[in-house]
Amino acid sequence: MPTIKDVARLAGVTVTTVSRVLNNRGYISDATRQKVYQAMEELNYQPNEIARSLHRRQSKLIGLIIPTVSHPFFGELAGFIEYYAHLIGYKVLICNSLLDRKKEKEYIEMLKSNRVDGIIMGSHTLEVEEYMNVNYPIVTFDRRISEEIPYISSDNYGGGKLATNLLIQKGCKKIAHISGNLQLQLLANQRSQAFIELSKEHGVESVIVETELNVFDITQYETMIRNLLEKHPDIDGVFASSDVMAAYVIQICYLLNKRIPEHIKIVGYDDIKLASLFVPPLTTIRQPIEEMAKCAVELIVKQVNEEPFERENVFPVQLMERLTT
Amino acid sequence: MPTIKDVARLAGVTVTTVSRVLNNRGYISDATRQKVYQAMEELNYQPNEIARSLHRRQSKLIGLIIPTVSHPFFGELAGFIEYYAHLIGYKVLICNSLLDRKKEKEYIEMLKSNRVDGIIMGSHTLEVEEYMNVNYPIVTFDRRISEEIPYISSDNYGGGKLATNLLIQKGCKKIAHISGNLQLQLLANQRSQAFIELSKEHGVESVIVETELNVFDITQYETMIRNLLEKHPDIDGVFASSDVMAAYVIQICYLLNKRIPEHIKIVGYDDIKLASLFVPPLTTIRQPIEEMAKCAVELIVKQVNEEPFERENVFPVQLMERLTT
DNA sequence: TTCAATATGTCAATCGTTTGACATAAAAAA
DNA sequence: TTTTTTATGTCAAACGATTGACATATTGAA
Repeated sequence: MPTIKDVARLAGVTVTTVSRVLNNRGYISDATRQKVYQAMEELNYQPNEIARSLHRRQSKLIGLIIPTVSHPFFGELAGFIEYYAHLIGYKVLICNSLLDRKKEKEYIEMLKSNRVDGIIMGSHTLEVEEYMNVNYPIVTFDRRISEEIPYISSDNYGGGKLATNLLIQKGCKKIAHISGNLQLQLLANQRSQAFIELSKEHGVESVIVETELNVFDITQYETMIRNLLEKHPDIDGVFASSDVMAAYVIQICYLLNKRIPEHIKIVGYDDIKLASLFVPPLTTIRQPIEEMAKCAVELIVKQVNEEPFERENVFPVQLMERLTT
Repeated sequence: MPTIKDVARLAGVTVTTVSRVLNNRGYISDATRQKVYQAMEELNYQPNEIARSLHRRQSKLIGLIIPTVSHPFFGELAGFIEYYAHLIGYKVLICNSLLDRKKEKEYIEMLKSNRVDGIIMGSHTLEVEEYMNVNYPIVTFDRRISEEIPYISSDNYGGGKLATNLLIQKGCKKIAHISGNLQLQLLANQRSQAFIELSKEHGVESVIVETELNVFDITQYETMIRNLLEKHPDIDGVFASSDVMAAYVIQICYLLNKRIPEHIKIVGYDDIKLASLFVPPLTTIRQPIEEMAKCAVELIVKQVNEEPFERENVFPVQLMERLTT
């Protein structure tokens, strides 16, 4: 690979001059500028970003740790994060923790070793203290870690409220909630909170099932939901904590010959792209994924530039009523 | 951030010694090793991977260019690629081209500038020559570029054949195929080829509609499929070139009150995780995504290490018969 | 005692780029 | 003509690590 020296030699100038045209600093005549460009062209020269990063002590990299990019919600989130990062010259290193503590820790170390400019954490299996030691520009999704670390979330409580209220208002008598893992102290737990409070408040019978830590074991989802619906055949409303879980519910209702929304109503959470393509199209609570992603990138950049930033970034949700309710 | 010098100073040794324990080279007594580890611990030292990369002229980075990670197929692919890359100490830079020629070109340049060790291309909007100039370890998904560049694909022709045959064998009289964009010279076009040949061979009436380049405009998909089914109400079988497209078909059939599989049968392609959760569960052609991802990573590594590798990596597909046929 | 193995140090170059300090020369402006 | 501006060059340090060549000292074994 050609270096700046090769370019200088070919253009008949010094590396200082080449660097000057490369970085638009100091005086440069059009003639030399052209010579230099031509030499770069001829050699197919690409400045070595690694060397640049080393020197300016900035990698223009953002680390993204999520459970897995193959989960539709995180896939969409990652897509938008990369989009907005790219707009301002940042690159994204992607890390799938699979909600494995060891992996998550490893990834944090790895990202620090690689001197990423900031870390966006969408996976949280570790204790608060472990994150506090990270001592790095961080943005968190759905988890409050400390007074300094900014976080992003949707209005989880509001979302839970919208979903639960809808089921009750539509006349459900016994409603179920399928929550994420409640041990991970996520703000998403507020969805469950809202569910519990509202169902109690309205005197509606309710059950909650909690998913295991390993969210990606398909068969487990299935048996869990199946058990739930078979044990409580009178459930006529389900609030699932994600659209993917809602898909499982729809599927199992279909297999159990429960008609949606006549026999049972279903509300999801996230509003992933495919939600509107389910049959029937899924009623769900929309998180503004794109705006949240944009915000995450901005929060990293602001920290890098030492600009002031908001610590709490809670985004409004929206009820997308479709045909499962 | 502490450097190797700080560690050396604190441990009371030279940087050479620290480097020796860091890289396990030469003679080191247990005592010094411990001192050094302790100093690293105390300073919370992380070797600067950027400096290391610069020196060894290897970034341990793989660039991944795909249309978008938010598409379920590519999300799953990306997830596995990152998984296998991580296993052998590689990191993944994701790039969503959105099938935009300019972006794709930019990303290739960017990845080269960042001296990634190899590029996995799952997005192909450029001409063959443009890739030939890349002159870099590359692996390609679903596209044959030159004699040197290895590619990975599923047995597209076989898959198209399985899908079409199934529809015909199930008694469909008029079948439709929704293809990807045929201008991009992808191997996926062989799915359409198979469809055309088999329907002709069996004397079954057939229509093909082709999606536009911008695969991510939702409304466009919808109107296209709607038009197809309204213009040809006698279509009783559809082979969609991806599961996501199949989801649209199912959805529209649902809206048009066409019963699946009684009135119309549907076959998808990919077997994304959600496919089995569709209602009805989608019959589809399974690509072995995980194996393909693993292969992609291996092909990069082999090129980096200058080991011999296969140029053609065509993976068998499998008919997953579920309830839409 | 002598030799080899073990353990550490010294020094400096290297990876590719940026940048500051300073020198010099030509062109343009006063 | 003199001064200022513009254009380029020279040189060397710095970013943070690795590594090779070589020196020196301490062990332990032969």
